[in-house]
Amino acid sequence: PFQNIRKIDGGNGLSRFRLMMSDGLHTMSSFMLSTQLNPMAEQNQLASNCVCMLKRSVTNVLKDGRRVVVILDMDVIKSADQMAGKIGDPTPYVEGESQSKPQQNAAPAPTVRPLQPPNGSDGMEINIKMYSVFYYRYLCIKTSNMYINYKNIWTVRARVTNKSAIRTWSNSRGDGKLFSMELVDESGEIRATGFNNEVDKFYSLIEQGKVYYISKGTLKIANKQFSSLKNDYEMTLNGETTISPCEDSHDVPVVQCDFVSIADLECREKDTIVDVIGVCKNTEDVMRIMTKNSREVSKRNIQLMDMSGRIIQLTMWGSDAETFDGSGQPILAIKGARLSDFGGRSLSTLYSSTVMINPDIPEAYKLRGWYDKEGHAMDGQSMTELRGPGGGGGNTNWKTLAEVKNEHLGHGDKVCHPHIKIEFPDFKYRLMLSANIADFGDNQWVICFQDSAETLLGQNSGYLGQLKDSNEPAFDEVFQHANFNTFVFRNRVKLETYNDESRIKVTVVDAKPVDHREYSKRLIINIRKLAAQ
DNA sequence: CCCCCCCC
Repeated sequence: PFQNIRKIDGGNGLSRFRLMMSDGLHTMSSFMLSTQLNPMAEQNQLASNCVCMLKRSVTNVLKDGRRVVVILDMDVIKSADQMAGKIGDPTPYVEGESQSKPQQNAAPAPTVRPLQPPNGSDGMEINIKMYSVFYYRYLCIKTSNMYINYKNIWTVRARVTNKSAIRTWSNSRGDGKLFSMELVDESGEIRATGFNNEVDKFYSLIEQGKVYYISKGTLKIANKQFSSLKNDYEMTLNGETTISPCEDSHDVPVVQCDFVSIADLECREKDTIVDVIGVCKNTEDVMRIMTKNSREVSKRNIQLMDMSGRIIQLTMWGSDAETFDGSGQPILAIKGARLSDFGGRSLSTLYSSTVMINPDIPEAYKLRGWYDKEGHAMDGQSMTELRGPGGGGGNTNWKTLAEVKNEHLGHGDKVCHPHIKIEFPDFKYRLMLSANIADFGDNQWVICFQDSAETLLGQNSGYLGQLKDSNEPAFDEVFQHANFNTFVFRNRVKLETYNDESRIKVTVVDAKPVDHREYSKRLIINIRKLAAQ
């Protein structure tokens, strides 16, 4: 169909573009551009009278019978300056009035497939797609009445592509339990969360991979920090929500990924959540590690490579790590992995990540073909600089011992320390100690000099210096022994700015053993103060 | 109303 843009409206907060289109015979102004096509409008590709081809759209019927066509995919096939104004003399399209035979040379009218309202008892429910949900939101900005009419009157038919475990929380605002799931239909994706009663009601009903009709729920603005889903909203299941399985569901997409090439991860911001697909080029053994909260967890590192020829390390956790089998170098697609700056660039799965092994998607077949044909012979360049054993990053600067000598590595500006102890027999050892101290609420890195360092370590500097030279394990033992002892610290705090970054620097002025008598007195005074309030 | 996401 031809298109003729007449009008563009911006929504509130998120921009929504509304277009008037013409097929040469009629105009219709209720076309909505789906948000992923916003750049077309923002970059002025949609100038009046340009000709567009609608490749994918969904049509929804509002309660009052008006149609809204949501454009999901569209190409500009002739720009406005290639056109001599508008085509024909189109008149506004009125429902049921356009049964006249099509004119020659005129493109067919846009196909509209109204969705039939189900025979619901109250006649209130209509089937609409996700984008229409947002269209109602958009309307509510204009007229609150409409919002009241339309709110909670929607049904989505969507596939559950990811379902979380049930999690409990407890904080100052209360406690409870929740689960969340990710939903996909032909128009997009959205996250839905159920709390407490809704967990009991729906959790066991929902099966990952299956399709459901979900009616009524609360929509709210999504916090992008916690989700990679391409949607500005998310859904909360509420007391009004109904969920029922949909049996005939082959037409509902399986999963929607927006894969970022591994090479492009270089310039992405740390902590962003991305979808990545790659060949598992190398698999490390699973290992058990202890978290900072003294929880034991399994982890496994693998190296992923894609057609950019770059490799990145992915860390998987828990059962994903335990059950993963890297033999045969499978294709891995991860929806919602977190980009970290460890080792330069690396990836980690989250609780919310979907890990797909040899997924049945075109990108996976393409990658498999490429890898089997040529990729397997490539070394590849790693984005993750790995240290220590097991590292094998592609850009490790390998040297033989002879090369290190012959190339005079390290002979540049860096000066080796002279042998002070030979040259100055009467020297004194001084201490500079970096330590992490913690109270009940927080912790802080501090720097200690001679006296306070000796107090913390429980040894004088001269003895420690000798020990370092004569018995290194015993020297190390002193530092281990110093951990988890309690002192009263008097500190100096100063804001320091380095490379445009400000941080407080804390220097210990003195550290004393705890005088429990004094400390108890202070506690009693504090308790009295609190009791008097 | 959650938002924990681990280790080097």
